[in-house]
Amino acid sequence: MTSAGPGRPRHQQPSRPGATARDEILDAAAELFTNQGFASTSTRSIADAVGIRQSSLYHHFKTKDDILEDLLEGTVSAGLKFARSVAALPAGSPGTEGPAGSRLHAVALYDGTQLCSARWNLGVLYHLPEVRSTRFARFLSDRQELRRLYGELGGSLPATPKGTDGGDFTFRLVESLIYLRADGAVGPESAMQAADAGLILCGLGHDLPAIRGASRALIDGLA
Amino acid sequence: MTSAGPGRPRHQQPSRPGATARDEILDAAAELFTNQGFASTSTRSIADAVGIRQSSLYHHFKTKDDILEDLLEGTVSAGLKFARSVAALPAGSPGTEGPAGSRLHAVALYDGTQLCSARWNLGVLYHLPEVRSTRFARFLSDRQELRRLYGELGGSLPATPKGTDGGDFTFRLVESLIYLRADGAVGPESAMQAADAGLILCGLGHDLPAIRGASRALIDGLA
DNA sequence: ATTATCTATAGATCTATAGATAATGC
DNA sequence: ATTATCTATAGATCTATAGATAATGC
Repeated sequence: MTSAGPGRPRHQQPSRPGATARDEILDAAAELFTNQGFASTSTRSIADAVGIRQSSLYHHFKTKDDILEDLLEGTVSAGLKFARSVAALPAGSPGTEGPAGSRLHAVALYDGTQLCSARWNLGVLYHLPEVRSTRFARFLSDRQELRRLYGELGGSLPATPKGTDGGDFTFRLVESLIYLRADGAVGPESAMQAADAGLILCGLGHDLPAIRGASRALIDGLA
Repeated sequence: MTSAGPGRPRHQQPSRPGATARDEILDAAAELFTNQGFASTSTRSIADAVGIRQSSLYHHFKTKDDILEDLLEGTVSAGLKFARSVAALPAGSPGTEGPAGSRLHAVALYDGTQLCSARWNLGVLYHLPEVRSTRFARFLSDRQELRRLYGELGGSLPATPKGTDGGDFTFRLVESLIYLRADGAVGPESAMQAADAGLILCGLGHDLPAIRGASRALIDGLA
């Protein structure tokens, strides 16, 4: 029984992961939204997937939009937190700083790994026209801040060829993992390749072996 | 009056580009699909935007899906045709062949320019879950063939660092222009920058000035 | 008393079809 | 006769709310 508190017991045993009914709803919605789209997924089909009645969803979420908001927020919060920590490290903090570009690489690798290995490929929802509304302002501004941090970390590198914004290209390459995954083409090395490619575009391809090591150390140290 | 043939005349003068009523419908649908999403756009709102009744759409299209199919096909056909022509050029055809990488650069620049400058940013529809169905098999296989041609053109380059598929990275960078545009961040140089970045990832950054010139020549010669 | 479910339903859609009507071309 | 529009509507949804019911904790 997943219901922690009081209330009428569920008719069926849940086949969904999640400690609470709310988590089961989020998991079912994530599966359906990523596979069928947000607007094409009815609240009834979410409820069916969980094993409850359609109207019971509204005990846990005020509207269908609220479910999407929760899911989106969950995909960006950890990556943003990590990027903030990395960007806030003092310039020469001993033991954590490596060669130039290690920070950007670490952010890209962390973010990319999350996009590739999260239970559902929720990134496909990032660019839904429905999401570009004030309704999802918090998610949008979080994702924008993450993007800005990529740009900041890339912009501080002296090697970047002028005219190209290596930080933003890195962000775009990491984000492209979403669609690589949607095509079934991500492997265990995909996130690392995207991060490496970003650093090459920053003019640091010659130093990749050292950067990779320092990037790993940063991730192990902070995450 | 845009109606070329017989039939009851339209009640309003059209404010949409397009030689025929069908074209006006496609234009209105493109605007609404890109701004509000496919499933969230009703056939009624398309009809309203054109100035006809909802049911009149069905004289021109059998289903709502058919409208989307037409739009998607229109975004990929020219780019695919160009890429096929480029890939089919004989190895040393005089006057058209330039330095290694020119072909991949030309395909990326042509494709990216189209994505940036098309009247509506229909690329945002490429990754809709709704589109991953046999219903849109033709569009999907066309887009896949285009991607394969990027890979083929990139794979024939000797300079690419091993482990990275420069052709596919180029495809992904070009496709990321869709989301750059959705964020209002494309400029006249964006397509060129994406193509350049792809070539850098193929290990040809040192030769970019010459590649750009040959790429332009290829586009002017074939398109 | 609180929590979580249920049944039932209001009210608003949405897609697609049937069949009438008006204009043109033959 | 053909084409393009219209009116009207069937039938199937879909989201969210109202209020009943059952289980638990105090």
